[in-house]
Amino acid sequence: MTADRPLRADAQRNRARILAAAEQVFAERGPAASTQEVATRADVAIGTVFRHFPTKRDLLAAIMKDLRQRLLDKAGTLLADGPPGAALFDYFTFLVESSAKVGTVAGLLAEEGTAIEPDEQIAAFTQTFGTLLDAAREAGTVRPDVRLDEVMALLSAATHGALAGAWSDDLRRRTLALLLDALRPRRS
Amino acid sequence: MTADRPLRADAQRNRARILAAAEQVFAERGPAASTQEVATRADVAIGTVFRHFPTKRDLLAAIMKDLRQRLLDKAGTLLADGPPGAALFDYFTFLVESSAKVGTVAGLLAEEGTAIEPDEQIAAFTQTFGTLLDAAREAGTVRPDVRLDEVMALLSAATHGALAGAWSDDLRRRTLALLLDALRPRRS
DNA sequence: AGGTAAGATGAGTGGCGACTCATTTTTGAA
DNA sequence: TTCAAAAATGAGTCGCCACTCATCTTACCT
Repeated sequence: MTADRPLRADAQRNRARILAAAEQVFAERGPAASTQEVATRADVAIGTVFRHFPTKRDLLAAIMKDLRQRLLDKAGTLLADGPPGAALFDYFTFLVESSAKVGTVAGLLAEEGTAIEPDEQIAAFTQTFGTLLDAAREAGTVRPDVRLDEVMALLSAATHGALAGAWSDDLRRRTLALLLDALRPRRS
Repeated sequence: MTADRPLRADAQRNRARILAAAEQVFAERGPAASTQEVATRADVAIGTVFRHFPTKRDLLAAIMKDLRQRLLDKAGTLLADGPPGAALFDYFTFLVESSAKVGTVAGLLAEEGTAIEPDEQIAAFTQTFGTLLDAAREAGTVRPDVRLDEVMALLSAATHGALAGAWSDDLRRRTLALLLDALRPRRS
């Protein structure tokens, strides 16, 4: 389809700067921040932003995609390292901590106000968690009756809560512990 | 201070209509909905809205206050009816279900984008939950080591999650069950 | 080096939304 | 019934923001 020739060097550079700036700005000021501010932060004229991302929505979508990809990649790392029984818990924790730092993450699973079209990446998230859940179930570290949609719902809740509530590190840790305990099998 | 004489009859009527309309509109369209739309829905000119609430922020604040009061009142009812050990769980559930229906509730504890000044009502919420938590602890229906701030954090999470995620009734019920289980003492 | 297409620039446009105010209508008290 | 104060009205102001486009600049190919 689009056999686009590669971008010119300066265009590539600018595209990257815009994405980086946008991620910062939106994380700080929320998705309502103006495109002008992104342009300024990226040290680029506003027209350039619109050349790369014809719509504000497109810009948001691009950031999200980037972010999701990074978070998705982390899953592989965690799965490779620790014992499979713990990976689910570790990844869950990792995602919640990320969302506490990077504001934008909130729109991870259900895309907040500036909704973006259903993405294959969110399917990938669900699938990843499916795998982690199965592994944990097999290792006996989760209750056998916990379902995937419940895990996703809890994740979404924890994520949004951590973001909106601005919990302290300590509170976040304790709350998360409590929450994850809900998934663990009860000691006979 | 403000020894305001009572509002004229038509003014009272309009104030009430505006509040009702605003609650609907903001629940449907989110806090970004225009004041004009509120006015139209209330069948009132836009100037009238601004006479009663000089600022959009004021209007939002008034709605929130109303809503919080209603939710706060419900606590008394629940506490009077059931056994004290269950009241905490019932109220928690009630609040989450409300937020699933009434969009605006999200800003209950931590006020979302359109932040409003620290309110005595949110202190009242915390206090209410403190009471419920103590009662439940005494009745042995919660783990003795669960702290109040953890309960509030979980509530905020569940509330925001239910709102943003648009969970089905079934999913909400199951997720809530899981979450509340986290608070219950483990069977020896 | 020179040419050209891709890209960058930023003043300008249009629309929308919060808020104002001169004017008209309504209320309630005398 | 009368009338002044209170309230309602809604066209208009102002500022902000997404998005455009005529013009200038730059990368890259020969």
